[in-house]
Amino acid sequence: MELVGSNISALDAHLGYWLRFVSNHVSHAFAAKLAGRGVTVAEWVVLRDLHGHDGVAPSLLADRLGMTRGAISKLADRLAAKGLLTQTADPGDRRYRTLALTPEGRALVPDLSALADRNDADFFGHLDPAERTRIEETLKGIVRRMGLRSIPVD
Amino acid sequence: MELVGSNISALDAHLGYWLRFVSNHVSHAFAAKLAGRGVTVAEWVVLRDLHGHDGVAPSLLADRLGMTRGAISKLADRLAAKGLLTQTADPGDRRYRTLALTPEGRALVPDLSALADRNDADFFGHLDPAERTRIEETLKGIVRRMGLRSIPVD
DNA sequence: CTTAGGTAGTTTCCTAGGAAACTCAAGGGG
DNA sequence: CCCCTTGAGTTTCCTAGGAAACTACCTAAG
Repeated sequence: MELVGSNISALDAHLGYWLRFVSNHVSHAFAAKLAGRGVTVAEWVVLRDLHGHDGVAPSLLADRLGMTRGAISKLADRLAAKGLLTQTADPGDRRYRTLALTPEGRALVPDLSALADRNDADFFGHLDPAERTRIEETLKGIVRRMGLRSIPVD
Repeated sequence: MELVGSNISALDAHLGYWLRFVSNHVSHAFAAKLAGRGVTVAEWVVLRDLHGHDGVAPSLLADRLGMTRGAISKLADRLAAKGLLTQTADPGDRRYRTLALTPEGRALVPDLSALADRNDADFFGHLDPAERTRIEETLKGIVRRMGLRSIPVD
């Protein structure tokens, strides 16, 4: 750049700008698809997580998703109100709760997963597989390098 | 995948997942840097936009940033309260407002821009320039292909 | 046995933004 | 000249999540 009198780089000179640009649109498009099923992105992430490891403590979920325990508490209440998960108290130690999918919640996951597949194909389906893999590896490299942990929600 | 009895693809099989993963961390890290200057990411985007085209109508800003006019209205109020911009009514047509940076607001931009540069370097500085360019071009291609418009804020 | 400390989860308060109703103000049709 | 429509901006109400105070309850020290 080196413009005399200006040391302000263009917004779009940052790779983070383009990453955020595309990522926001991918995420919003996915949110719109999920809205048709009455579910938010955060709710989807919880359902998907519980589908993998059923019977999870709220605080563990909070860790994995990079959310506060308070947020998980409210999120779990919403999902319970929709009949998609149950919150049961541990009979041994009553401080502990266990979140698990209801049959309805479990049944919903494949449907939502198909939406996720379709959303990804909408944005990235046209990419040359080699290019796609290269980008994925680069991103995973950044995750590893920076020690990033939390599953994206917001 | 083709697992018998399961048609649920892994979360991390989606490129959108990795994009969001990295993008969220980039954005949060930047938000943390900006917080040290008492500014949010949305505020930074407005300041940066006004630095380029000073004297902008709120509704135009709303269009460019993909936000509602209501959100811009409140955002402009916050920035005005911090003394970083002014909202002046058009004397000809009193429905119109014009947003412009104050000297303080203008002076702040280079400082914040340096934070943006540093943040990008933190995450992407180690990349081979060719790889960096390739990813940027691929992302720009998606923006073009899908007709995406709004500058990322959230 | 009692009490202090630590831990899981909840609740309250706050902020940011979207949706939609509302307020002005300009301009056009009768 | 007087509505009446249209458009810019604001305001109200609502939702989601973070911060931090709070509750409940287990455990270990004395």
